[in-house]
Amino acid sequence: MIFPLDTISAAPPDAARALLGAELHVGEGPSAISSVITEVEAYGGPAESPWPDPGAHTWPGLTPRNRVMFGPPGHLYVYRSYGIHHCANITCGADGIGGGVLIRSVRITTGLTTSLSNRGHTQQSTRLSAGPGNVAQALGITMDDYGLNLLSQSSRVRLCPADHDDVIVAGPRVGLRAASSREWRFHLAGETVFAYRAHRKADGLT
DNA sequence: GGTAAGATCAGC
DNA sequence: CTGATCTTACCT
Repeated sequence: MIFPLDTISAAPPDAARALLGAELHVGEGPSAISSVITEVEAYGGPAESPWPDPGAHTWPGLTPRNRVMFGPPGHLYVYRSYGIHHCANITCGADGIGGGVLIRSVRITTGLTTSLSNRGHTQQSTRLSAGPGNVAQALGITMDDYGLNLLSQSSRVRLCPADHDDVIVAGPRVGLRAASSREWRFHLAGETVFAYRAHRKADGLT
């Protein structure tokens, strides 16, 4: 089943809420991994966009790194964080408008062995796929996956809708200096997520 | 051409 | 609290 386009064409906070509980699949065959998205953060666009967001990578305008976020919704934006980790986002908003949803935590449903191996772990732990850097490593997502169409059956990484009736909890985004008080982080109640941490120089603005 | 800071994480 | 380690943005 294809993910409904209208939900991720919407404003980032609405797209973020719609993506909670959805399924993310990586790879094919015996090493394939399936997961449920449990924690996300919304990111907007430049000053003149419908959702100005000084905390977003799109804030300076279109650049080689963030270009996929200015394209159509439902594509994969991957970036390197602190030179060490990879972080994965799902682009949202209409084509031509900057925006994305950072995948902060997932629950692995299939392919636990592969994800443990990707993380270099030998047993299940709460840190397996909580936190954006851990998610990308557990799922095996790297810069090679940059720009993939998540709505295409033939992509290595795919997004599928799924029903759930969990309560959604909102709060400020983790670790941002700019727009640090904006409540654009969402997670499913009862799921394992990383504890909130403020940036040391958080500006406190929304 | 130099440099400071970052949508992070694990280990003291 | 700190270090790891790469990319970007912004300065001269």
